[in-house]
Amino acid sequence: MKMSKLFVQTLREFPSDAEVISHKLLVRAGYIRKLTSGVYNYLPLMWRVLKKIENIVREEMDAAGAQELLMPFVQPKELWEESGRWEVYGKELMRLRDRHNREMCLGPTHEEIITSIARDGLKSYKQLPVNLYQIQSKFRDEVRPRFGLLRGREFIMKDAYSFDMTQEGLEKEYENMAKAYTKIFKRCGLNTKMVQSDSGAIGGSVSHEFMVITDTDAGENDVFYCDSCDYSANSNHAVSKLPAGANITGEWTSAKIVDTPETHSIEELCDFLKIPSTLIVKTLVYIVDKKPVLALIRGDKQVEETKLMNAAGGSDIRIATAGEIEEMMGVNGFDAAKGFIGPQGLKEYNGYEITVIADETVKDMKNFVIGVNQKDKHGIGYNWDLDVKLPETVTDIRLVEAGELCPQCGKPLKVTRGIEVGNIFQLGTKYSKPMNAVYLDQNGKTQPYIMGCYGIGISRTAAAAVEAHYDEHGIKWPLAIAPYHAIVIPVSTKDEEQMRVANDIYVTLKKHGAEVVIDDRDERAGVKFKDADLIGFPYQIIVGKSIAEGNVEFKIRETDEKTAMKPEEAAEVVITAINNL
RNA sequence: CGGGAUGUAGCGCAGUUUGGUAGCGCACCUCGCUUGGGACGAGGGGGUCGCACGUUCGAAUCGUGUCAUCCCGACCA
Repeated sequence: MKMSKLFVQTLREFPSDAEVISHKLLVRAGYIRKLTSGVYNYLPLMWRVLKKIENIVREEMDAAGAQELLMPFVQPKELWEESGRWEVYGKELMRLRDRHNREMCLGPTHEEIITSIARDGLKSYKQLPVNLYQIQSKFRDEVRPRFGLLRGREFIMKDAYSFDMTQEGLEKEYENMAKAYTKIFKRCGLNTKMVQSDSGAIGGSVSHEFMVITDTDAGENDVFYCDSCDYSANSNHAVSKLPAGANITGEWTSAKIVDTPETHSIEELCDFLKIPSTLIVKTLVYIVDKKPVLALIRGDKQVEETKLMNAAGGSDIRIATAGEIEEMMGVNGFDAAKGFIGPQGLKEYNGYEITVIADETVKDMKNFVIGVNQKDKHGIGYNWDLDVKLPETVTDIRLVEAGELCPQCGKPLKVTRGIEVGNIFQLGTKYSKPMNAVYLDQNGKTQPYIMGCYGIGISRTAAAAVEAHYDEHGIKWPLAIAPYHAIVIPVSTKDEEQMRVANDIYVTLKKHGAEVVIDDRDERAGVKFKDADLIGFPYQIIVGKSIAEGNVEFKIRETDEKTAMKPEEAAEVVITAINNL
């Protein structure tokens, strides 16, 4: 490809609306252009990168025994009603109507469709197990798209679905996919960590995410991990043991209600009572699917909202507003506000019974401090079941913090940020049962499939690769997913000798299957170098004045290391590298 | 959806306070000159100033409404 004909426009400045480096660089280097919020044009360079990632995914999925197919982007409401997700999925599901006023949606994921395909085509145990996948654009109407390709509304995803007869079969396929994923990301030049995670709206029980560790803002997930063993988990799923020695028994000898004026926060309450926060049972008010939920947790700990939501059996959670809390107090006959809430005596709100869920941290506390739903007062010296009832549900709803102890080996946990580029779920019969997707077993009995699903964000993987490989000059693509392997740069297009040598290298490389660009533009050398670095060609072969000694310069973008060598040698290095991919 | 901000040429921005018919840098076209890290000179093309209504002799500028975009919080590949 001639640079003069390559459809790319590099910019001198970063776009003003970009926040993270992958977004900034992909726009500035001419890979993508925003069409509308969260929706991007993939320009020719970007499309080459995406196709490379897709092909790696394809090769590894096929090698793992999966079969590719393609499902529709537009889906009918009826299937989503069968699975029950038309109601549950929420506003991320982009709903629309056709000319006959039939309700449809844009596919955010394809469990419903694949399940309908399976139940039509997989009637016998003899056909199982099977794993089907596709690579396709998805649409999720995110509340707040951001970070360019990392959180778009339209994005490219590989989604695979497995059908098994038994849980053991599913677990085997799950392992199979985990191995394939590890290979895929490695081939893409990415170091990923496989972490335990919550299974979220897609449902099911066991799930893991593949995280690119970044330690920048682009990593939207906190990952807790242990250096001493293999434990690692997303913060929404991480568990830990607490170091011993926290003071959880107060010195009061009897329970009473005392004045605690203006203590709206745990900190103020600690200061006023001159006690550590570990003696306080904190009560937080949440709304889970419209229902009021009180969360009780030790004063020094934070609630992990996903855990709480799961404990409450909901699919949506938010903290209650100050207004809602006051209203809730009012209808239950109290006059109190945030800071003074406690679990006793609260019956119902908004037509729902109030659920109380306690974190395990409060269970062993004694002579503690707790809100009693009276303004400027708290209960002190309280004990469970003597002064206040221990809630029926006591479970783990706590957000893990770095330094707490690994649940497996007891060593301190560390935290880092990660970009989720893939995930794997054990779905079980979550879709096959409600959608009546069954096969006949050896005994002629109908059985629902045991399903798994496995996703990879293709466009997100590309962006994550940029997050992991860049410098102040631009992108440093891993060779396997770079849009082109190399660029040949004749420093002066007017110099016949330089042009002749450059062309020879270009032709040789192409002949050996290399994807290569020749910068034939009548530009100054600086412009060509800047563009080559920004776009991120892994190899640059610079044909300049050293041609007098018969040499060219060979530059490796990853290290910016430059070596003088014969033109044939330079070509050879590139050819060897791509043959080793 | 709550809080904050911004919409002026493909990109980055000034002009709005004090109303007078739109400008700078980059990019693009032509010519000259230059050719090892985003040169220089001359000339040129491109904008219903987000949109609508209003105030006014006159609106990018003032008012009202509306749409879009971005940032901070709750969801996810």
